[in-house]
Amino acid sequence: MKKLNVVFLGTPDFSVPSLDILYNHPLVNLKYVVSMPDRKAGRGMEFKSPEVIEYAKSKKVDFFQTENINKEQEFLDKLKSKKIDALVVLAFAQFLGEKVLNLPTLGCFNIHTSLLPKYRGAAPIQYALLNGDKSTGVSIQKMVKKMDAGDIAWSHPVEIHENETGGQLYTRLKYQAALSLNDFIYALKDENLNYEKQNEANVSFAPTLKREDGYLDFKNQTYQQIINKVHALYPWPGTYCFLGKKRLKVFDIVKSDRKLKPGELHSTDSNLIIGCSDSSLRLSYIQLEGKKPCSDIDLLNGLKDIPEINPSKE
RNA sequence: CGCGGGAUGGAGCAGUCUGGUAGCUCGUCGGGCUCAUAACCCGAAGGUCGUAGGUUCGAAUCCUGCUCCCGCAA
Repeated sequence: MKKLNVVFLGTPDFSVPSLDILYNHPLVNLKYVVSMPDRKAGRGMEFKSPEVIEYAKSKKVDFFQTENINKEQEFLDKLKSKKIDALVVLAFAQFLGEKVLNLPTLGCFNIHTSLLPKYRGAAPIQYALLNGDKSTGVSIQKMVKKMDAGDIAWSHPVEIHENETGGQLYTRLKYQAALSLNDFIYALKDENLNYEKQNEANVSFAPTLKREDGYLDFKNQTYQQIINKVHALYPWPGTYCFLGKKRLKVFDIVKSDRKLKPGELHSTDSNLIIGCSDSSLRLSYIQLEGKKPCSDIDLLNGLKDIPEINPSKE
């Protein structure tokens, strides 16, 4: 039986289970793993390889690292000579130009963690939670030049749990993506795929999140908006405000029935409570810059004579 | 050598500059008050002050090496 020659493009830990599926798949000949270059990262700025590269090294799979695959003519020629059937792309963080898209015989397939056409872009998981969605899913689309706009070859819905955090959903989708890829490969090999065009009327976007997106604007947001954000952005990029001049990370909040003006902070009776636009909430699990995460009770125990407490910058 | 904060009873911190009885808030345990309570009152237990060495009559505190934790940044 002839196997499919596949090249995998991905970068972080999110990509690894899917890569593992390909590596072990009976119908797949994993030819190459492509990823970003090693980067200085973390405290101390030490060089680190992308997780998929670590995996490729441990399994002795050929790999290639580049900042922009579209410019790597020599490498692309090499792939061409190997008669690649499909490229599988998951969390690769690079656009693929026509040269690359046309390279494999069957096409390039991107695994996307939302039910397209909803949430095209880099942060579909967080956006589903930010908007309080009850469900999301995994889509595999045949890539075209326009980002995440290709025909849908495979999809699998996933329920979102009550109070689920971004990290939890991320982990579940990481494995669901791999399971879907596994099934998809069989269908691809049998040429048993029903492509479905995306309905352009229902398109929405989930652009890359920046660190500042984690800022909590208590004055202008409702309790529901804030808790969605706290859950969605945990653990990355995280939500925060300012206590005095120090950054205060916010990991968990609880609704409070104390009556406070929006943005007003109340810090007696051992809880840290702040008003938001429609009610008030307790900052129940937090972390002050340079310190360990702790409850508001612990934080206030240490801060006797609480000086300036200020939920906003300055 | 990217920038910065930190390590002190179970928890969060003060004390370090200006060496000389180890302190605060909370928790725990015992007792009391109360119809009752996460409230209040009284009392108790619990610490090799991250680690190794140096200076000193004497080091949590000064000097040096090391380990670990964390915020920014990427």
